[in-house]
Amino acid sequence: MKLSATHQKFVIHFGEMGARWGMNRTVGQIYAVLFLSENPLCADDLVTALGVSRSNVSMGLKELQAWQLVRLQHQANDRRDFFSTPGDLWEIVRTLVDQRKAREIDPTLTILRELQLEDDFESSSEFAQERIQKTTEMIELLTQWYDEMRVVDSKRLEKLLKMGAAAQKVLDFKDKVTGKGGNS
Amino acid sequence: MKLSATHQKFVIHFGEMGARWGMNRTVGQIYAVLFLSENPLCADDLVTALGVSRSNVSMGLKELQAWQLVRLQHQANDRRDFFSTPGDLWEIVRTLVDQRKAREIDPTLTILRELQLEDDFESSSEFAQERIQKTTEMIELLTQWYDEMRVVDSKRLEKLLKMGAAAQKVLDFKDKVTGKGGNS
DNA sequence: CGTATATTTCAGTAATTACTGAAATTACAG
DNA sequence: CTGTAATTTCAGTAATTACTGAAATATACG
Repeated sequence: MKLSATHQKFVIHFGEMGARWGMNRTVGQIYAVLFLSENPLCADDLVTALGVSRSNVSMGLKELQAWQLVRLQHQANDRRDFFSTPGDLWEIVRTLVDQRKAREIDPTLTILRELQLEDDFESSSEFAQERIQKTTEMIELLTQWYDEMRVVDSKRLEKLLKMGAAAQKVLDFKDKVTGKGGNS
Repeated sequence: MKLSATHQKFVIHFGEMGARWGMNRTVGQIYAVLFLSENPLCADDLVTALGVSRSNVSMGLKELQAWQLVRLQHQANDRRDFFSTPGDLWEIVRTLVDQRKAREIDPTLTILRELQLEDDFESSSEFAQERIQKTTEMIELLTQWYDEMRVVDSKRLEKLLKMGAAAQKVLDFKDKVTGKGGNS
């Protein structure tokens, strides 16, 4: 489990990125090593690949499992735990977005809704009330959109993304026909 | 600048969220106070609202300016700096995504492209090479899509989001007509 | 200029987060 | 059961990040 120069750079970069994504450097690096490995790896493989303590790897793997970003599996006649990442990149993105949504967006939506139900909400300024309400609506719209998109299968999702601009042209056309102005 | 109970909760929540988004608690809280305020506020308003040091507010505001999330402006006969947040929520989301893209996605794309150009790239496993290449392609597709979407004005963007599922139906229809299978 | 007010910088410290090694626990083969 | 290998837990420590107060710098006005 010695890493090539390419591997090294990839791993270091994802370590830095992992730190920005609510994990930490080691977690990001563990993920990067698993991501580039064709075969599932065990904890000691990661210890030698990254040069961190066994316990650190253990905690990192636990966190990656909590994020559902790695899969635990076993091999015949071996009682060690082996880990791998999904092969479908879109599945990975979906998991990442799901998790961040669950950790950041959903709690925010909960708080915003609670605020609006509380007695003293009315005693806030009109301005603040409206901002809170509009923010709630926007987040609801975005999450609804995402909930629709997340069930689209990978091939089709790629098509939809490529359609991006084309979809807007449908609206342009509809506006023209119905006589509604193009710009708000 | 004393905050109501609703304000308090909102501010505390965005402090916690700010910490997850590469800022820190104080930065998130400063932003939350500005976001709910109808009028621009000066640094000392934020000091009293949040009970943190003047220098902390100064640093927080500087970071928010680096993120382009707040706007500095002046008032007549007052040489203090006043700050406010944009009124259009979609503009705020756009700024947030732009910034995170610039800080996370773009550098990642740069690294991935560099890796593929380097001499020893070929000496990585076929598997790793392909993963790196596919990852690059996916990120490119996503950023292209976003680049198209980010210039759509707010009203229209809402329409497009609501279209989400409808857009897929266009593909369903096309597949049916052209005889291509629905699932990949 | 000089003075008053506003803002920034920065060294020191506080608080938080990450990591390690040793001990405890779990899982299983004999 | 007993012994061995694998994993987890956790208290202590290292490293990082956030915050403060004091000093320095900048800005505007007479």
